[in-house]
Amino acid sequence: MQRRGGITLPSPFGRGEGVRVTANAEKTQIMRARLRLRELILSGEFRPGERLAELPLVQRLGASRTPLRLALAALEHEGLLRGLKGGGYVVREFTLADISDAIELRGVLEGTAARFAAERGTPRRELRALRTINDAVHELVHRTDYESFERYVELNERFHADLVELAASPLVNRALEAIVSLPFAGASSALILAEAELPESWEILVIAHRDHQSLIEAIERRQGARAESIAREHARLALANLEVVMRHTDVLARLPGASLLALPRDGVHA
Amino acid sequence: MQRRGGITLPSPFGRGEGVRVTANAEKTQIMRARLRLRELILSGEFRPGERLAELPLVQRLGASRTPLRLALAALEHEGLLRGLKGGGYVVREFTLADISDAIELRGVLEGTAARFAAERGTPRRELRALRTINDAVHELVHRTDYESFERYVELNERFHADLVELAASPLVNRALEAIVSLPFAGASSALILAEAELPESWEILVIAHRDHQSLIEAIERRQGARAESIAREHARLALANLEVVMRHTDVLARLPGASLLALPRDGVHA
DNA sequence: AGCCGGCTGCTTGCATGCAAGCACGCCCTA
DNA sequence: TAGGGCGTGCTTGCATGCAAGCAGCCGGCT
Repeated sequence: MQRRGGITLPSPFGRGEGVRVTANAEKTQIMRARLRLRELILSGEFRPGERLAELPLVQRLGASRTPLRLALAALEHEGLLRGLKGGGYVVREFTLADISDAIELRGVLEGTAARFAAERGTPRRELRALRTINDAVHELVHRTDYESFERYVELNERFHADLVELAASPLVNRALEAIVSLPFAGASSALILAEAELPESWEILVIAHRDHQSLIEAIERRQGARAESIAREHARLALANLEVVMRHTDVLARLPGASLLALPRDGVHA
Repeated sequence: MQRRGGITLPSPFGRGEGVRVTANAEKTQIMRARLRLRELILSGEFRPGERLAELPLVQRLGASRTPLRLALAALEHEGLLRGLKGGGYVVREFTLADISDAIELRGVLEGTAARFAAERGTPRRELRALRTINDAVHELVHRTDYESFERYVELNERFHADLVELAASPLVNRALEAIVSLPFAGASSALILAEAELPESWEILVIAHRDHQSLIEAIERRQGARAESIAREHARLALANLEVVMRHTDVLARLPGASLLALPRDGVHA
């Protein structure tokens, strides 16, 4: 069909190369199929449990079966798909327990990153960079317009990315990437944006900001245990966040990946 | 070349299905290539940094390029290979820092599993099973013959596997699988067996046994923090283990994956 | 009438041919 | 003699054809 440059860019495992996957992507058919397919899945194009046959996808994505298979395999590793023992893949379903575990685990891993940063000592320069980001956030916390929210989300992501960078541990990095790529666990982007419409919980942002401050302080003073527990508790804000959003099914329904959520029949798991 | 049954059996992400990958494997060319290739890499057939071209491997493994590519991709996700941005893969190298991080991270994750088990409550039945394993270990701790060591290793693996099972958290499970598949992080098998020849450190086994006992007790009494910290410290035994083994380069050289180790020029990192 | 067995179409696994990039080296030129 | 440009071969990315399994159905046999 098309002919394009070779050049792969396989995937995760950030060694030195920061590899924000979204950056260099779109080069190979594999990447294209992978990103587009993920988009389709998260947008609710397929029901959880639905089998993804190759041929329909070939037609839909314009790539041939070979790169498509690679993309499917990648998405399985990512955790969005589940492979059947007889061959083929189905869309995974996520329960509230899954998400809650993911968030907790994210806290554990970010906590470890923070602890490493504290224990191993972090150059003043890096800490200043973190503080700069956080100061910028401070300006935004009390604003309620949508643009400020977008900017907040961006800064927040930068903060977290830089934080795990401080741990200087490729493995922690990798484990975290595997977690935050799951539907609601990379809560930063999706959940917080949703809040733009739900001022009832904006105070969470104030708390988050404070957490970040304390975190920097703890790392600076090389208080590893403190840094770890702050980061853990900080992650749990995402859970609180999720609970707020879950009470507004209209907002929830618009979040990417919402369709993969296994909704409890009635009564939200307290 | 050959014709064989289709039937995939893609891979990780233990949902409910315990999927000891080694069990059902060997069915598809992909799996065959993947396992064989991993074996080759760990046995030191390729130097770290060496590029793995497809065609030579095709010849060597007997599978054609298509399944081989899938296998390579899987091994990249596993962390044994690193993808080049221009395409192709190279064998990864592991520094002592990598391994030490991996072990620490394993402790963090097993600690989380133990905490979950404690916090969420674990049926008496499961605890009894754990205790049974550990009692069997008790018999072996003081024996020094090789068979006892093998049996010990097996029981130890069962214990750890059952423990993470108790957490009932697919995500924790998956994260752990990603860690223990790395060369020296799944310390149980390789390192401990090496010790069979290094009685100077057999007392580590005594400590490990005690850790397991305490762990069970903590979970039973629902002491989450205690369980977590025991599991963490327990993992650090593997580090001590590694240090012992590292002092005996002859034993070290026979361990799978030893060739992937980036040896410090001189002076072991204290 | 019910059950079992073979057939048919669909789906995935696998092999291979082809094209594009890239790196190396050679040759030509200044 | 040194430098640069072009060609050639190697390597990967991609597409597609073919075979084997599996499920569902229909027909025949009991």
